[in-house]
Amino acid sequence: MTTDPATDDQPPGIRTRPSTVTLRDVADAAGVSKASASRALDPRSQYVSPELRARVMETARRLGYRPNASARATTTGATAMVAVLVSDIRDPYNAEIVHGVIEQAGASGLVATFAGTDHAIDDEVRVVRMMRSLRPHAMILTGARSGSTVSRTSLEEELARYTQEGGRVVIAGDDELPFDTAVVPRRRGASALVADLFRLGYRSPALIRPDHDSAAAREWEDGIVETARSLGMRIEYGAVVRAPMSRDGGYDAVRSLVEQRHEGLDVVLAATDAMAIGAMSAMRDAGLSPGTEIGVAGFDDVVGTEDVTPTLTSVDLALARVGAAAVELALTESAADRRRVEFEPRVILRGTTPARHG
Amino acid sequence: MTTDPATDDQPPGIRTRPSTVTLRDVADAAGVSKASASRALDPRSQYVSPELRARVMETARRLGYRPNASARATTTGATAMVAVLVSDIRDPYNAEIVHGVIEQAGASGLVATFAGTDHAIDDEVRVVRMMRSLRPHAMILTGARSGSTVSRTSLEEELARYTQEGGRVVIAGDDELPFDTAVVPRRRGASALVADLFRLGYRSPALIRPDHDSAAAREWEDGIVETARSLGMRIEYGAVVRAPMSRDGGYDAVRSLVEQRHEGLDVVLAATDAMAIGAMSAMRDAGLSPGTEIGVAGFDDVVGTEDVTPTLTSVDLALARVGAAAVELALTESAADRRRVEFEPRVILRGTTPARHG
DNA sequence: CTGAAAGCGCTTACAG
DNA sequence: CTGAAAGCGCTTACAG
Repeated sequence: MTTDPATDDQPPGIRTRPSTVTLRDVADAAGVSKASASRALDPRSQYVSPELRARVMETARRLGYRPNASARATTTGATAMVAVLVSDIRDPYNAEIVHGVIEQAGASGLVATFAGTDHAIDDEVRVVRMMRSLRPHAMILTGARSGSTVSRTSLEEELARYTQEGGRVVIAGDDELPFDTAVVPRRRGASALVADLFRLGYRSPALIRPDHDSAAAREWEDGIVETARSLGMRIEYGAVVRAPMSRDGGYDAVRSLVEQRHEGLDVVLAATDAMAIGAMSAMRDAGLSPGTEIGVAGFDDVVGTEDVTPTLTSVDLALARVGAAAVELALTESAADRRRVEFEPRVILRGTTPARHG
Repeated sequence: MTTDPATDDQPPGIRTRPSTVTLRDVADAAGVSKASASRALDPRSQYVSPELRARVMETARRLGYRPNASARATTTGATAMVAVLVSDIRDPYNAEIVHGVIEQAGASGLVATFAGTDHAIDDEVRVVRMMRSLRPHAMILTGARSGSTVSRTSLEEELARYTQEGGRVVIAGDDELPFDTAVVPRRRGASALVADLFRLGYRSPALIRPDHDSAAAREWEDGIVETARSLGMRIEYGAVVRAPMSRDGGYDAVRSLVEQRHEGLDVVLAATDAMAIGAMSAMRDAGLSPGTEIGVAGFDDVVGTEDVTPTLTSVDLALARVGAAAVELALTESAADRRRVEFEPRVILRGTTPARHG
């Protein structure tokens, strides 16, 4: 049992990944120093002879060299990465924002990293902690969050730690946390919707709002109610129903509205498209024909608004642009003041809200 | 203009991020060596006195220390990261798979990184190149891809480079590329659907399939056709319509079927739920009542199958589990042979396919 | 059980 | 314009 002396020569050291080509390899193959190779491969580097640069680039290409992002990050201290916290990617609302983030990140040469967060703040704290290890250039927080005040405090602490390290925090969504934010124009969208409906002749809305108390729900409701009031529209007592934020929630909400037998109610506004679609089903089941007998409008315009009959009026919140804007906020220098970007929402009037007589 | 001698002492070196706490800081604050601090923080490390470990952990907590993942990756050569390539996250089909990936990655202590790929192989090649820099533990490819043979070859080359570096490639979706794959059970699902419909009394199906030639579309069609034939069902000439993979595609397909006036057609099968929902609309517009007069079934069960009237029969492909399984394949040792995981799809019979007389 | 030292793959002043 | 050297923040044999 003797050891083969030939293998004894190999330095022990850490085992690296099998046959990864490194800068060293490229430099050797091109017959230059590592320093020169590094400069030749950096497009921003000035002092490289064209000849040397060409040779190194060609060698790198031939060997299939890809710089090690981790090594680069540990020397420069910077990562070309944004970390995105999403509650549930299956929610088309989130998916739309995330799509904007991915596109814009790609266009800006950044990698987007994701982690799920279960909607709960405690979970977000955990994820922020984990993500901090990656030293991302920025963290983008998406979606609604719910949790106790103490949870909220520890989230803010954890984010503060991150910003002290030089990280940037950007919110894509509701205007809840004290950071630069790309705002989803909910309030403005709700307001514009009501104004348009008024113009079409609607006068007495009922509201179906989510039964949890999120900033998003509040903004939607506020936008509706304020504009309705200012236009002299009547919101009857009991015409604001709380329900789970789902198709079935919308369905049940309309059933309870029907039982109450409101006088003169002419349009039902739901906080999401899914709820509105459920509401339409309930109307049909109650013998009411959505659109002709009573107006219906959803919100967000991400679910199948075109797939129901009649097609559903909704509000396009430009969510992909919100996601893209969040990335841009992360990339541009942060001002002393908190920044806020908001796009114009677009009301899309469809079959469920025909013009009203009179 | 004299330089302040006091500042002259500072080592020039690279500027690191403002006030990040490093292992060095923790070690100093705890009065131990970096080596000991490192070991104390590594739960798998054996030879640490409980006393020292406790002290270091407490210090780390107090300072808000988070290990630098890049530095760790450059020393160990391994990253706790999976890179996911998705074509379009807004597609609920993809979102469902990605959801499974994120969940399972989180549970396994991995970070999931995403990049979008525009469906085109050329773009995938670009993204794989970019992602290689991150040295992720694995790359997970999702969704359909289209492109020339030469594009496909360069994709395979780029992936080969990656595997030579020790990376793992896993496919979540269609059985197209020669790597470990978590299969979306399309063919099996299509087959089970037809069998169930046969049992309900349906005998003469029409097919609406996507007008592009993807592996997914092919598998669906093959599953349908084979099973139908083997059961003695009749698929009429011209009863297979190609259409864009969208609601409107489904709508138009049914119009053309109606024009052809097929005899005895008793059920329309669409390759996606969205197409099926469009098909239902077209039936109504043609004076046919979906469900009662003619059966309809979608596929995937991710869009609003419950939101139409009658509710839409579809097939649940367990997509989140497919995503999770892809992560698991990435984590377990790869066998010599290519591995393949496939779950049982679930046919969900709803209102659009009532039992047929006789 | 603990510490000093070497090394991971890069980048960037600093001298030529 | 180019190369030798130092340094980024870690981890892990190697000696005590």
